[in-house]
Amino acid sequence: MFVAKYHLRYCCVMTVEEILQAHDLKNTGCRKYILGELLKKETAMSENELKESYPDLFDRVTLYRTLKTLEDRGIIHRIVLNDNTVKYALNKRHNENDNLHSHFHCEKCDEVLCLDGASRFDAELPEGFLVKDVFVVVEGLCANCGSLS
Amino acid sequence: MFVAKYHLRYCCVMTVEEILQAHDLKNTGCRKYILGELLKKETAMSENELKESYPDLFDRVTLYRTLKTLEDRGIIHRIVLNDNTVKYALNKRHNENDNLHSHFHCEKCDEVLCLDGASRFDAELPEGFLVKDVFVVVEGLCANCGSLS
DNA sequence: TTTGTATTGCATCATTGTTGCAATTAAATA
DNA sequence: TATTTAATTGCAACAATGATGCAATACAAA
Repeated sequence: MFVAKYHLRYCCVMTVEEILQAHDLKNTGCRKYILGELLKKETAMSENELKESYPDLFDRVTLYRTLKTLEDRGIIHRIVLNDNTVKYALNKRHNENDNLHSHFHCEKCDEVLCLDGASRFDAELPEGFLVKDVFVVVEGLCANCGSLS
Repeated sequence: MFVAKYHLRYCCVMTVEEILQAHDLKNTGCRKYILGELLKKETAMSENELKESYPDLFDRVTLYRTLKTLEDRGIIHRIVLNDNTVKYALNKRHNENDNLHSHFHCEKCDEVLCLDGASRFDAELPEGFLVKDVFVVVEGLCANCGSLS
């Protein structure tokens, strides 16, 4: 089943505290909260989605800076969608050497799934062009939303 | 050569005025300016790049609304890069039925090229998922910037 | 318990997306 | 060519987001 295929290793083997410790990060409230939410939801979340449950738990800037720290340390990654919004998701451990970052975005429920490892991209680039990273956003309907329409 | 491969059909056969007329749009200053710049540069441009030559020629809102109109009419398209910035490029005429929108972004000179028609994406999506569009941004160095380093 | 450093909240500013409204302009008609 | 009407534009204004400085606070090591 799909969830099993893409679920996060963190989810199975590490607690929030262990993740932070493994990356030499202090055990602070905002970090614990963000990682806890991401582990719980198992899909990518926007800053607003992170605020939903407890709107005033943390300052906007703290959330912003904490997300940046977690990204810099390689714990989460930013996903920029085609409508210009941004979501964050926990990094998976496989595919560390893969430069293809591929996500599915449901245009109806707005959910985002990581497709890394299940996708492939090829391009005929002009002579001398050097590829560093490839970012893909697949837009469409997820199984749930597609069957409802 | 690369440019020949991807150059725009508009560029060869139509003037700015003809493009507007073909889409039932009035011949206004801002529209003529934007299309003129895009035809001249032959690559994608951001709102700021469009303002560079004549910073106060048009109001920010006019530029914004005009870009939207041109996009709605299918004359140009938005390209959302991974750093959250947006560029606009003239639509090509081939690939009308293709849902793969693929661009190269040079991280050094910031130039963006359309790769449509020269790229391919495949993903193993879970059962029941419906793909509508695929947006790809390839990040790297263009031939010019790569050879300079 | 104390202490030094990292984190947080608050103030603040820049940029970008967006809308309403009144003035202006394009282009169709008389 | 002058008139008319609808579309376009500029301005004011607001929201959302990205970003930084600084002082207060919290973490975790000693």
